[in-house]
Amino acid sequence: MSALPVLEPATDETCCAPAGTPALGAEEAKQKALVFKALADPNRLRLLSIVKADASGESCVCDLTGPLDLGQPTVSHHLKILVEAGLLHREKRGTWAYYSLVPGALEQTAGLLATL
Amino acid sequence: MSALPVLEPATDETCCAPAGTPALGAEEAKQKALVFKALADPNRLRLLSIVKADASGESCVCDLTGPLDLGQPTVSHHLKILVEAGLLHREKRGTWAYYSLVPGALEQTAGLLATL
DNA sequence: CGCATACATTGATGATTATCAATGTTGGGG
DNA sequence: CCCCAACATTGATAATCATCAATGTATGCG
Repeated sequence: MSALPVLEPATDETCCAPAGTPALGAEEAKQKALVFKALADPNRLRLLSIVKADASGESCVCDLTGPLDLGQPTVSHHLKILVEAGLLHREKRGTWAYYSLVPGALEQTAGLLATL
Repeated sequence: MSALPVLEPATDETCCAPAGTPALGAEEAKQKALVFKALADPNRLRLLSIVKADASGESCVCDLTGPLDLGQPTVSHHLKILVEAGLLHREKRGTWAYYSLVPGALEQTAGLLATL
């Protein structure tokens, strides 16, 4: 597994789409599908939701294993997928790992649908 | 497989979200994940793209098996998934089956991300 | 140093899923 | 009525994925 930024950091594809987009190439489709794959699981959607709903804007793993009826390793696995998709950001402080939404990532993902 | 409308027809959940959405329930998450599951495949993204790009607004299966390097049964299978997700509409005229984007479906799906 | 806590990684297993070959179905033409 | 064309469905298979138990790693505390 390469730690590649599936969702482009700042070089937004969004603003420069060649207007008359003919269709979707095989490679682009593969990249875009990776983001939707990350969203294609109920538990991952709930993880995103919980992180987003948190007042502090970030949550540690221990806050996430409770609401979801899942073991800690499974939650870590889902979080990793969301990070690799560019949707979540991980920051380790002390013993805890804090996860937060990548700013604009959800909006950018919504934009992917418009540029199909 | 039940022929259920995953993407709600008109009774939009969107307009009535209780403002301070606490988190995402297990059942809601499951429903929303179904739509993203349909988008989580490169070939299905390309199918949507081709249908969208077509000037007439609709495409028959024979127009879709070429660009994608897939057999006809596989394409039919993917199209069925997209229809069941509420993203595509199927209309049979004569021997041909025409697929078109469900109006507003992509925008509504984008809205799902905002209401996480 | 030694131990406990918080989290990640590994390995294994059962469940989905994507794909194809073969077959079924329906509609139009001769 | 028979055949062909367009598409759908079925059944089988290989690959992917979600989950858990067990283990590894690093950090803070005494």
